Amino acid sequence: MTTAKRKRMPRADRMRQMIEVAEEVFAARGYAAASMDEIAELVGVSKPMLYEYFNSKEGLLLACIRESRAILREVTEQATVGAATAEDALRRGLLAFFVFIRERRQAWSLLRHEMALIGTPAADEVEETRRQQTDLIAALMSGHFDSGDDLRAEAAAEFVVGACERLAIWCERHDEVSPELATEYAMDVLWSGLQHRAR
Amino acid sequence: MTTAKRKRMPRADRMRQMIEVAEEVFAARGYAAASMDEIAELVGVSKPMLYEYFNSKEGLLLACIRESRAILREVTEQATVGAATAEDALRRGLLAFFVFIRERRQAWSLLRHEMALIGTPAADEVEETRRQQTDLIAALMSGHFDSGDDLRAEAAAEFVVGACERLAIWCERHDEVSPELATEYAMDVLWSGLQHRAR
DNA sequence: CGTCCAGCTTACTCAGAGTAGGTTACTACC
DNA sequence: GGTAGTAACCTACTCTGAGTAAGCTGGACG
Repeated sequence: MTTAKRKRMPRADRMRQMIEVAEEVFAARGYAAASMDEIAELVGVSKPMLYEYFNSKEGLLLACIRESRAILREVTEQATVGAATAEDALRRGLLAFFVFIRERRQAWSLLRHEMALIGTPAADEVEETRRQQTDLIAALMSGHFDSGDDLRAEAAAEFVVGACERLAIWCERHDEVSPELATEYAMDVLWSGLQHRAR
Repeated sequence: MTTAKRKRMPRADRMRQMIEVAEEVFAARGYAAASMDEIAELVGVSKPMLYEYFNSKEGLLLACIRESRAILREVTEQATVGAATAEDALRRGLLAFFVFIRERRQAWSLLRHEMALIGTPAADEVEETRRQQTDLIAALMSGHFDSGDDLRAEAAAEFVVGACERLAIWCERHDEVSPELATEYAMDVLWSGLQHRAR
């Protein structure tokens, strides 16, 4: 710990610091087990400050989630620029995602915990951050695919996101599966379909 | 309400009744917002009884989840018996799933809430109930497909389950999407792959 | 007609989310 | 330098809800 005396800090800076600490605690303990008192103490500030800036525990988690989602979105988006073919774009996006979940464990852990907010007032906002992801996929696909109608395109995007998130959770239990292999698995089903493997 | 005086009841019966009530409350309020006091009162019994039989709030939710997962598993398994081709088996299974989530809203809602247990001691057991589902899919697929290796087959099963669950959540926001249409969408991607839609 | 015990209850403890109201250090302007 | 204003901060609570200790009771079975 820094022997530097805890100083006052402008709102924006303090918020960033709080989010940083909260990300660690939520990721380590899980949403339910994390306590606002502990987060406040680690920040070096008293509990009411957290409430001043984030209103509630949910609000704090939501802020963390937004952060992580933004990074994920950025990463996957960047990965697909300059892809020539649809297949290439898909593969690059998938690889970026599977690399993300391996390198940025903490951020990914947080995104898994977003589910803990289902059924709470913050659920709508969580869905909103999630929609950023599906919208990105949908936009990508509409650039490269003839999806039929819009509804079908939306459904396909949800489908892809759900599949990848689940596969990512599975990867956590299988360290031997590299991001490249995971991408391979995903591409195999997504691109070629199951048809070509039917007996 | 029945004017019949609350009587004592054998353990097994009381447990069933508790699970029934808990399912309703968890589905209606969400896991976090549901209170053990309320569930106890609706059952017509005092709170320590719930702890006597289920040990904790998590334990009670887990019991409910097991129940719902068992039904879902049963339904999808039954749907696929007697399917001649791989394509037929897949389609039947998917349809059964999408019908389930529409008809048994409460059970489905519960399964969505299982995510609330991530990061808690019960998380492992939740994963276990989930594995029942992926194992079923994996078994089905290994009967109809040449999956390459076992790891790939497992991955594919996780992939399918994740995709369908996410699509199901999406369907909740789109009443106009019938189970048949959802199945159509899912089959389109899963069976044919995205390749045939690339520009 | 006692005795045993499964099913049940009342009446607590305790942790942790959220809040009311006051205090202090930095800033700006004279 | 002094002092007014305010953003950052704190102490000391309340209150809800999970989980528990310890004892009561009705009916089955000798």
